[in-house]
Amino acid sequence: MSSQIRDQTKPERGRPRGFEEKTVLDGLTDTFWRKGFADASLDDLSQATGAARASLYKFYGDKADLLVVALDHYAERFDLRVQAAIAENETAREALHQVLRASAERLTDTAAPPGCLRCRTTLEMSQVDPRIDAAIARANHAFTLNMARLLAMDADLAEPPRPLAQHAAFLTAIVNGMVVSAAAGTDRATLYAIVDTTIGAITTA
Amino acid sequence: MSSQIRDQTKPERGRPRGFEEKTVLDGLTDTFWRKGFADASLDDLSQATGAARASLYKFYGDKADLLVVALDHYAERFDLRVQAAIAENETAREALHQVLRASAERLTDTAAPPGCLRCRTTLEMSQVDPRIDAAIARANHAFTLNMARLLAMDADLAEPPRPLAQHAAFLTAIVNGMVVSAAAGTDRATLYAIVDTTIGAITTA
DNA sequence: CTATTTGTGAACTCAGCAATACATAAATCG
DNA sequence: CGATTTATGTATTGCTGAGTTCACAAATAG
Repeated sequence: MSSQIRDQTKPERGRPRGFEEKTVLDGLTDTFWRKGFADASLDDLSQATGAARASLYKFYGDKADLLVVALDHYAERFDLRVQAAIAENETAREALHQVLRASAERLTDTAAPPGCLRCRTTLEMSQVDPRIDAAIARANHAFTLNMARLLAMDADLAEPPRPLAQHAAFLTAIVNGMVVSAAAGTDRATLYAIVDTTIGAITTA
Repeated sequence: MSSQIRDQTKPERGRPRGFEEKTVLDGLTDTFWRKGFADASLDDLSQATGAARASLYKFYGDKADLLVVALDHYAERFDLRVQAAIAENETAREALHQVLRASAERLTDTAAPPGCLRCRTTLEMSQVDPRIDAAIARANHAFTLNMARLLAMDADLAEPPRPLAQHAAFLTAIVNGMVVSAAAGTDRATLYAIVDTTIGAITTA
């Protein structure tokens, strides 16, 4: 099933592993993010993770399983960013501003992988493999839930149940769209303007 | 360079073609749309277009050229829909509503190919081939230009030069985002609500 | 009818890749 | 040390696909 990572507090029998789990997770995520599922070969993944091909199969499963691991890891990292924004800001507007502007910045950072693993995988891999479909659903559901958590910081934005869910869906859509627009060449200033329009639409509506 | 389609008004020498150009364009578009570049084989494309593999190479070029043809055709079809919306409506708000709701409907129509060829190709194929990059840029630029044309129907939405360009970019982003959201499972009613929020944001800001 | 032009179908080449099998390396245990 | 356990590196298998080649099909021109 899921990766079988043994307890490493005490020394164990057998040959020790030549990879670290964090490196594997980051390597899988980065490689699928940059290349997509079809163009990421197992050699690419092995090199990026520092784990031998045989080890990837043994501990994580086949290529589809590796994508699932990467997507889950990617979504988890976003969870942490949202949790930080909630902790660091007083209002929903401020926290949203921080998260959306950070996305705009990353999407126009030439050093970062372009686009978004979640969006790319959603468009590219829906209806291909049930395991991947489940991971896509998890990642997108978690994203919208994070948007809802940000909105829920302010009581006046969180009139349950309708408006909050609708606003969360709207925010999800605009971030998804900024991903595509950025990949199409939209510059950072324009993305900032989109963020401002978006937050204005949420907080006045 | 571009496809060399001979004049067919008069009978010509040689064996006649076994395919029609419109069928080729629609077949290429539909196949790349459903399968993406990597997973659409030349056998798939040949079958969908009714043109032999050798004919595809002879008249259109290699696989990347075929994707360019499909993307251009896809963008052109959207141009026509926008032109129709402009002709059939009095105000920008009404025309936008028609175009965006039609997108929401198509994105949740199980009979239609899921997603959007332009968005998928933008995320999937950027920085792979210069010919494809050029076609991606054309398609996305044309899309935003169409949004600007819709906005320009009302003088009060078209205060040049800043707001119109920014609003067009915002509209482009929200449609791009609806594509991803729909692929992730967002239902039609929610997409409609996103459309309403979007048009509200444009016309009050 | 013969030559010429043009499009087609099928076979071939060459490469890349996912997945597996298995021998070997590297550690601990007794 | 010798046995055992665990991870790795490599070779192999089997498949798929892009792009090309070429003989043949199907039309017209003279």
